[in-house]
Amino acid sequence: MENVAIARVLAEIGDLLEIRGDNPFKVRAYRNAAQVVRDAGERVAALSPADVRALPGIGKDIAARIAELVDTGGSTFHRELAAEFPAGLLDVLRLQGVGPKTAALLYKTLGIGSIEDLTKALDSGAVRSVKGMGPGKEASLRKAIEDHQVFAGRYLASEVWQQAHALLSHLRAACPEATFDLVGSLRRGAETCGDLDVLATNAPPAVMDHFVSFGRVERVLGQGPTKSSVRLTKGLQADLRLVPAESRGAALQYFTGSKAHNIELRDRAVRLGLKLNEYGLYRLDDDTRVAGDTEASIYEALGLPWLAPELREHRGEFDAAREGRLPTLVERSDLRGDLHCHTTATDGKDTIRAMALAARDAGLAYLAITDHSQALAMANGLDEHRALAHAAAVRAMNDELEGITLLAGIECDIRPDGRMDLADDCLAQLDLVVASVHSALTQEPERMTERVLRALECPYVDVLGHPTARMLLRREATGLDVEAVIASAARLGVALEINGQPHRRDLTDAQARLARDRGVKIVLSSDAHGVGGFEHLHWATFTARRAWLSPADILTCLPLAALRAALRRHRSPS
DNA sequence: GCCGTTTTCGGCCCGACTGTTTTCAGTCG
Repeated sequence: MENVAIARVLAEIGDLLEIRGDNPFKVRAYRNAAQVVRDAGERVAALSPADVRALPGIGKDIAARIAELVDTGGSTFHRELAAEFPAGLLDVLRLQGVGPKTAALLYKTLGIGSIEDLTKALDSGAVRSVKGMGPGKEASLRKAIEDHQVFAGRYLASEVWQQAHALLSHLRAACPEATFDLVGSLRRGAETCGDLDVLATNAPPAVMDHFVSFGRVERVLGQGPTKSSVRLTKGLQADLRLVPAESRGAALQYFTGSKAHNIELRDRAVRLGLKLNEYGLYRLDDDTRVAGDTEASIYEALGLPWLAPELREHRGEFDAAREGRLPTLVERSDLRGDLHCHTTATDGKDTIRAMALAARDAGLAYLAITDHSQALAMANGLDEHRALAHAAAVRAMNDELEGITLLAGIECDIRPDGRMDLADDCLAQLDLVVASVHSALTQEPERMTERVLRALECPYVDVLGHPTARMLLRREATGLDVEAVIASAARLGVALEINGQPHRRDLTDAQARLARDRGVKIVLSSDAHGVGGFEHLHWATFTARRAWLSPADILTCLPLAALRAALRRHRSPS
């Protein structure tokens, strides 16, 4: 059983307990545990009972639930809870503005057990008859149902980034003296965002009017003097918070999250006799303000160094800070090269030369041209003959270029049986081989794992590209046993890619962190299919930082000569 | 249900906005 599947059951137990009106801290315990399991780099199902028990937030009871899940594929407790309520009630709970109290009230008074039931009850006027439900609540329920049908609820970070910058331009034009900061999951470099959070300081009260009058606002969800929410076109929710200038640091900290990080931080404040909110850090006894102008001042007052937003996921950053082993995180400017891009030879939009110049403009010193191999016929993939001719063209281009060096590589398909798509003697003549899976993605997990492990045995494979082949919000990862692949890559000296295409981000942060911990080198790649594609390296960098990676963990931070020597094909066999 | 440099019992983060309320509960982030 995969971590996401375990996490889903634990989270659902939390939801069901909440509807039942159980102890809210118990609810939180299950949700915490779900998050911890989801974020675990290793397969929790493969851990020993003691190791499961050692995960933070997982005690005796939840460890037993997990053990039952792993052993039997189900949970008695979960089944018993689920039997108390109609399955569709959880959908009702997830509607905007509906919490456990409302869901339970609707169920108990009107027998509403699904969104369909709720729609009928709204139409018949039954909802209005319930005490505590007025016309306003009725209207908000209708809107929530409408939204639920239209919007899946998560957005690719790159899309949110675009919306964010359009919004910031609008706000900055309206309030030039004010400061606006992007906060929330976008600042933490997450893969997807549920909403867009913006912080304003030094802004006049009218900033809220400017915010709700932004051209892309579809509906105003709420407007107050310090907090407003709107729904933008395409459904994305945006929130603006206004705080006094002296609270900017506190508010940055507070609204950047993550929630789990903040809870721990505030708990830490309380233990020190302090109170932390979005306005500052205060002494509990006399309300004296201790810090808040800057984020660093708050962390410092709590005995911590400033923590990069990407680390604020409550995945060990507090322990690491205490023990003085926080990583020096990689930055985009540390990247010296890119080992994965495409040209017009296959499905890229631009020529070898154009890609080279764009890479140089992006601050890179080397670029591997890695067009597709023949199996990807749709993309006009290269056979051995064309691959070698293309390599010759790439190498010839080096004579014309200054300031950047091209490597002649290939993104070679891993066939369904694990054989490479091109012959060994062809692969041997190239500077670099990225091996990737593009087809037969629905293979059984065992078969997929055998397939990739076999490919890694090919001595000319230097990098495994987008290892899990997932597409964010579109396609689940393959059933690949990532831990097995990491073990094999470590043994053979194959590097694993963090693909920076915004819908890939593959490996994930947790997987990349585990790979590094197991001695595998990481490559950050753009997988650019055009001159604009080198922007993807920003997303790869976000994932690497969320994986706690330093430049020393990343091959593409090496200068060219060292990079060449570090490739698997040039390493002495161990 | 979890957890402990003050704790193995008694805590568990904090504030803004909405709707239906005459002083607050529910929801959200």
